[in-house]
Amino acid sequence: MSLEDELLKQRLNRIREIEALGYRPYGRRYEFTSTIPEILAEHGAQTAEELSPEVRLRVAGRLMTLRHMGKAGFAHLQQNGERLQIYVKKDAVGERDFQLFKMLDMGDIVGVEGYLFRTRTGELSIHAEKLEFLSKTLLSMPEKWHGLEDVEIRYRQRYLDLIANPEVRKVFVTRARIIAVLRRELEARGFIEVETPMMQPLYGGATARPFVTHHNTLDIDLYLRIAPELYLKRLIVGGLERVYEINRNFRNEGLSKQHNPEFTMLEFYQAYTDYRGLMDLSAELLARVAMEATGSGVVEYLGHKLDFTRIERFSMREAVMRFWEGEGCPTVEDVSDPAWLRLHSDKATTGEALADIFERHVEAKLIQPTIIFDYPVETSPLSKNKPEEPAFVERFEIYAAGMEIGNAYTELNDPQEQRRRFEMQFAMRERGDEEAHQMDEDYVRALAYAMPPTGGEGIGIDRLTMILTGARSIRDVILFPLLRPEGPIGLADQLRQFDQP
RNA sequence: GGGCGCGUAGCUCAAUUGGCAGAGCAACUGACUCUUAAUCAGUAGGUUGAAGGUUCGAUUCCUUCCGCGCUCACCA
Repeated sequence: MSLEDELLKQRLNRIREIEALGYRPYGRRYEFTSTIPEILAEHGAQTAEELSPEVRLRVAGRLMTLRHMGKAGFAHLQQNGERLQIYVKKDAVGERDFQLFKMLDMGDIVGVEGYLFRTRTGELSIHAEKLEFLSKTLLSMPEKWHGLEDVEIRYRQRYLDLIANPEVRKVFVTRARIIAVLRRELEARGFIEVETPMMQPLYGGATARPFVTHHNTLDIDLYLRIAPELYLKRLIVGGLERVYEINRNFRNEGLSKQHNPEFTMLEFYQAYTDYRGLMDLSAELLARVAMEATGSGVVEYLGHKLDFTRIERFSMREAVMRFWEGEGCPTVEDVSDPAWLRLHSDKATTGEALADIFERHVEAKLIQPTIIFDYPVETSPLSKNKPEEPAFVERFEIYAAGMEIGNAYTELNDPQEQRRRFEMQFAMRERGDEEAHQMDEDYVRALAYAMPPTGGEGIGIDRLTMILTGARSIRDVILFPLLRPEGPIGLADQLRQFDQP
């Protein structure tokens, strides 16, 4: 019999022993008086004297350490990522509860009733007077002081990661707070949250390859959305003048430290503003989110201090000049000169060449939060042209730590121009660009009912969370990142082998 | 998809030039009524990711496959 089988058998035997003592191996409702973090917050600084008269409590949690000493013992209970020690003395809990205590395994979930005290070494602890058994672990916990380090297990079995690595819990608590702050700030500005289709007959709003699925009854293929954009703007047409959506987008692309096939995007649209208005709003939102998520508008990320309180702004052409490194730094004339652009990129048009040069020479250097504005029209099929410079559009992206975290523009609301853009995209598609936009005729029809001038923006929640939590990989901010399927686990077979009616 | 690297006990990791697979934690037995990486004495635990090859002998060298990581390409 393998070690794993023996361990499982021991634990299953122990369930019967626990039952024989008169406890349920999988307990019921347990009324605790406060959570462990609450107890630590309230009493963590109190001296032994201040803990009298007795503070009586009922707490529940997972057993994370266990130290037996004959007729007494210590253990730590963990709840909501924090630990409180319990002291179990035979004289205090009685014969039956002490028998139970001796049977406990690390990872078991128990309830403890008793009073707070300080041990000889000063640690706040509960002097147990009554134990309740709440749930049995059959598998052993990760190693106690290295924690769980195997990256694959951390992602596949995130529950173990969350039990063993308290900082992981903090990342996801921060992620939740980031989203909550964004919702609150947008609501405060009159935005309403909406939900638009994830399954779409046409995909659009971004350049990416989609996932395809199928609806049986209608017998049609549908695409998992690559962006909600075109639906949100239909709502602007309909008079929902400030809308936002925080939800998943799906892009059938490669995986990397900055890319997961499903990722969370905030998109918001505001009627009667433009990209300048959104720059100001973005700066306010980001500063506020950074402050509330980390306690400061200046955030440390992988050795850099990122200042979200003053976000610099450059046009794409300025950025190419400013961040160019090495020989041949371009001049103002160069960055607008088709010959110079063609010389430094093999892209088909001057606009695509500029964007290409920007991506290769500048993007990775944008460590400080930075807004880059005025994009070439070729790369922006849904943005409005700059009136004085029709080859460019009123668009900006937000960069931080070398990553693109936001994208915004003055929305194109001229249906005739939108039709031309779709047809231009179609031509790019004919030339082999699989990611070029499809024609969405209903969207053109919506614009034909008149959409107010509008600014729209998307912010990548995962990447923003990476920066605000110090995560190197997008997988560290997504609870269950996409991995290859694991294959047979074998636990069901093991359990069946030891199942006794 | 390409390149590089990793995979050893439940967990974290060793193993010299190719020469008897090991430690700590976890587990099990026992001692211990203020410990906290508790301590002390003892016990058990391995298809070295999988399959094949070279060799007297493979954790070690070779091939293929599986999984993961890094990186490049693509993308946000």
